Amino acid sequence: MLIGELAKQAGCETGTIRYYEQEGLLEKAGRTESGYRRYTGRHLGQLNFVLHCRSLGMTLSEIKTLQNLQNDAITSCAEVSELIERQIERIHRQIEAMHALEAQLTTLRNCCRENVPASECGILKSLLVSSAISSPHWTPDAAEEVESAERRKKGRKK
Amino acid sequence: MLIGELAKQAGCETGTIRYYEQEGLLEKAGRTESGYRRYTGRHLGQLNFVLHCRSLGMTLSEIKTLQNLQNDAITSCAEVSELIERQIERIHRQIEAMHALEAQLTTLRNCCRENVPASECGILKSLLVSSAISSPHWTPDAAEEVESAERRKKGRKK
DNA sequence: ATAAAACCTTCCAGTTGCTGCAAGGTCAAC
DNA sequence: GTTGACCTTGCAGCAACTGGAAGGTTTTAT
Repeated sequence: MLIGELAKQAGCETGTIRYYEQEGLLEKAGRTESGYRRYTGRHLGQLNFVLHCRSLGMTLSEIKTLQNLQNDAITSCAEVSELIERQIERIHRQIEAMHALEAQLTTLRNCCRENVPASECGILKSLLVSSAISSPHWTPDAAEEVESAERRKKGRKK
Repeated sequence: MLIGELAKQAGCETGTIRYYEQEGLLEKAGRTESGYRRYTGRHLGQLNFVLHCRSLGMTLSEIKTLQNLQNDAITSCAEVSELIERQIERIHRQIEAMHALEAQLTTLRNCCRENVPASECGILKSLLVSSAISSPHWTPDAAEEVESAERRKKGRKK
């Protein structure tokens, strides 16, 4: 089959397939007389493996590692397990971070419901306040002071 | 203050600040005689706003939109709300996807505990099987057929 | 027979949000 | 006077593609 057919069967773009081949995640395809790539079921299997691993959030280099482990009968299973374990931990951390995010955003949303001008918007105000809080060193007044001090010290105005 | 001081106060890298300035998320800084950027408290406020929004998962272009809404007293608050609402929905979808992922990975992990060769690894086997399942059109036998057919006739589809 | 369409090829640029480097200028201290 | 810590610009690179240009090949419609 040609690249378009393979892409259709696997459910991805032809560009992705060429990219994977280039990155060494798929065996080089044979060519027709006119130079078109010709694929076999073996390639479809490889491609689906890569796409499936991608959908599990693995990076291409992790997938390459897995492929190498597959081809290496000597390696013990432990390395594979470890890779998966790292994925799980990573996902776990991401989920937690996202929950925190969701909570913050929900709070933010509740700051503003009415149809007031943006200048009065509780959300924007809240965002500004949070910004200020997250930098405890700064107040408008202190800023003025720093500015003046700088001007005084340099002894020039710009 | 100079860029290093601003970076320290805001808790980011100097490169990030220059990048934000370049992208129009921070007002252009003044310059000293020797060409160093000079910042004011106003810049720190802007920078913290951007960093805070980034930490909420907003893209730079969304943040730019927010800034424009801030400066535009005529705009109604509804647009701001809408933006936040989109964030929440996005996060929600991401969390759900991640939960599904976590479940899949956990299942995968449980396929293999023993110290067997990778060639016998339940995880790898499982990944291969899932790949095959996710492409219902393909079986090794069918692949052989396609191959032969191609050799016989060099046939084209569609 | 010819033209359009639907494939395919390679190469290169762009995406996002930075980070790091090279090569150089500036400034305060020892 | 020379370290060393700053700062400057500009460019390359990351991940994992996606899209486009410019062109070649094959099939199909007129």
